[in-house]
Amino acid sequence: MTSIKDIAKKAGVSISTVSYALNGSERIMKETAERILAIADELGYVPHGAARRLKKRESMLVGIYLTNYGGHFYGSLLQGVKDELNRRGYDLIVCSGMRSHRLIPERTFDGTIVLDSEFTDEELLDYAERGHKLVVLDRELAHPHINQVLLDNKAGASLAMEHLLEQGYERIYVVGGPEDAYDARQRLRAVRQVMDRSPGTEFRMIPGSFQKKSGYAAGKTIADEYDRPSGVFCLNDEMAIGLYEYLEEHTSLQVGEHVHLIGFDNIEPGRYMRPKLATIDYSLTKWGAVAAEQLLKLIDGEPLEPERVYVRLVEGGSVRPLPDKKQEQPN
Amino acid sequence: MTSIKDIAKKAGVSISTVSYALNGSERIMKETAERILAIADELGYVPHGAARRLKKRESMLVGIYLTNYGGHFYGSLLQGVKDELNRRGYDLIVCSGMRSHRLIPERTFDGTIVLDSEFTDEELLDYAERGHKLVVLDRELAHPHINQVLLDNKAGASLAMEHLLEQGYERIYVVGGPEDAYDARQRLRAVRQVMDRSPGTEFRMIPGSFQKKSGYAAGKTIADEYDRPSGVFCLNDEMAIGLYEYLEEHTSLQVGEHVHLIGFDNIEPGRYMRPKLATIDYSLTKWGAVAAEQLLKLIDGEPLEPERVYVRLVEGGSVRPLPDKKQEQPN
DNA sequence: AATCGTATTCGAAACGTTTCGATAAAACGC
DNA sequence: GCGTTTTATCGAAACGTTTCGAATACGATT
Repeated sequence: MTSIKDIAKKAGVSISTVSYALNGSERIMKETAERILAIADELGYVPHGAARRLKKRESMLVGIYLTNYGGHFYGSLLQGVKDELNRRGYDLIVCSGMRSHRLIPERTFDGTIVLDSEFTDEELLDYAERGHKLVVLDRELAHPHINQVLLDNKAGASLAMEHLLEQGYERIYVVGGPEDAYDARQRLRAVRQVMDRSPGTEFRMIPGSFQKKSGYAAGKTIADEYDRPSGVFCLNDEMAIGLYEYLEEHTSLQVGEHVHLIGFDNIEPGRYMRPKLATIDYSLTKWGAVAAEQLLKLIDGEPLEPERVYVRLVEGGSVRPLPDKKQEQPN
Repeated sequence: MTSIKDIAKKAGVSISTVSYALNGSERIMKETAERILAIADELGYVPHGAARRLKKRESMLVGIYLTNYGGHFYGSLLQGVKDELNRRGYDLIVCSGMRSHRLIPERTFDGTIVLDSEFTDEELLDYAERGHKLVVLDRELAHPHINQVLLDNKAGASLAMEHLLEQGYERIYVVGGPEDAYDARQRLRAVRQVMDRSPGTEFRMIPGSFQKKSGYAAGKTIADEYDRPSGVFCLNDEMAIGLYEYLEEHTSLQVGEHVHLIGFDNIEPGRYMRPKLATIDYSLTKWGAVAAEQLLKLIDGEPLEPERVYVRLVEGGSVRPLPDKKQEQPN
């Protein structure tokens, strides 16, 4: 491979001169610089990343960790992060899995975004303690090197519950999420608050894991004890889709008719469901962009202002008013 | 940050001894090694990635480039690649966008998998010429440092077309893909072959871009000239879903009744469409695993056997026989 | 006691950059 | 034509590792 030395030899100058020329320093004469650039080009020179990173102690690389690559979740989030980073000269690197955690303490990135429950809080605090800059999207963590950009889970869950309540069902099911997941806990807390102030309605909790199959299982539970139209709030869309699938495959219950279903996340497949899945939407792209922005501030040592990402209700045919209630309360 | 030097000082040995100890060399005494390891641990030592890569001239990192992070396409592919790589001690790094192409000639990875039309053939050949090892998933490229793992696009497209033909429609639309995309060209070639040997049927080509919106536009074309039940083969599912959406939103034409739709890729949202989207399936996970395996062989300098990934038809309610034809040809 | 072999440790060079401080050469003021 | 400043280039050290060849120590062999 051609290195800076080869260029120096061919141009008859020292390697430091080449380095300055390559980096566009003012110190060296314009003509010399041009000659060097030309030779570098001719030789197809590209600097050795590791060497440069070792010396400069920065990589212009940002890592992002996700629990898994699957799901419909991540595409636009990543896009948001990447666009913002590129604008500032950084590149994004996507990682998944415990194995690759090592890249962080090995100082591969200048900073890291985490949306990955495989990290423990301790682990992240340890990296921060070593000086690594982090933005976390799935937990709250107090450390000068960590910032968080959190979704307004509580507002979203309240929105969803209230939407169901407005339709007038007598029973509402809530399909939960993993107990250790921050967003699940937040959503659930809001759910409980809404429950507490709505005494007339019967609420039932069904455990869930945020995965499609747990929604599927919840579908069975609900179908088995079905006796009248009910509302169902799945703490994410993935489970709502699983639930829909169960009803479709094994029962004659209609979503939007017998079972009124709302999810959370507004993932794409929900939009193709028929009837369309009601859900809570937030801009993943924006979430990503804000996360990137915060991380760059952290890297530059700028003061950080914690950020929050807002949510909104998206109605869909999967939740419809009870016909009789509609008559009773025409507004 | 704590380096090997700090350990050496604390342990009262030379840095080379520390290095050997850390790497588990036989050369050094067991007790010394243990003492060094303990100190390293106590100091929270993690080797500096860039330094190590510079010296060792290998990174144990594999890059994969995708055109974009979105779509439903990539999740299981990435999973397949990652699992296979991890098994062999490598880590996977996902990249997207021109900007990050630089990571390849900068020698960040030991090898790279490409499924990204933003690379030109020349660019890839240039990297190969520099000694970089590549596996390409979206083109054919002859070079000793490049291997390809190709999908059997032709077989898939034939399967799709024949499935439509068997149902007995008099007209079949084909929604195309980008002209410069290898897979689109392959699929189209097979389509043409099937057309040529099926003279009784009327075929119409509609241009497409592999993106949802072009399917949507094709939906309009088809609806505008609708006069009898027709088959439609969209060269990928994404477009098929767009087409479905158009019909749903703007017409009373029913998929599986008036318009008989088949796609290609078996992406997840197609499975939630109602009626379910008929499509061509292949194991993305396996495709990824094979690609990873081939790349590792390339890195190890093992002889490579070109690989191919097979496809199968997945039937769905979006394609149904014509009722009268069914009577005519009961088998 | 001199030699050898083996086991353990060490010193130094190297990987490919960047960058500080020095040097040499040219331009300036007087 | 002498000091002084400016401009362009260079040498060398450093970043944190790995690894080759050498050095040391020590017991065993003669």
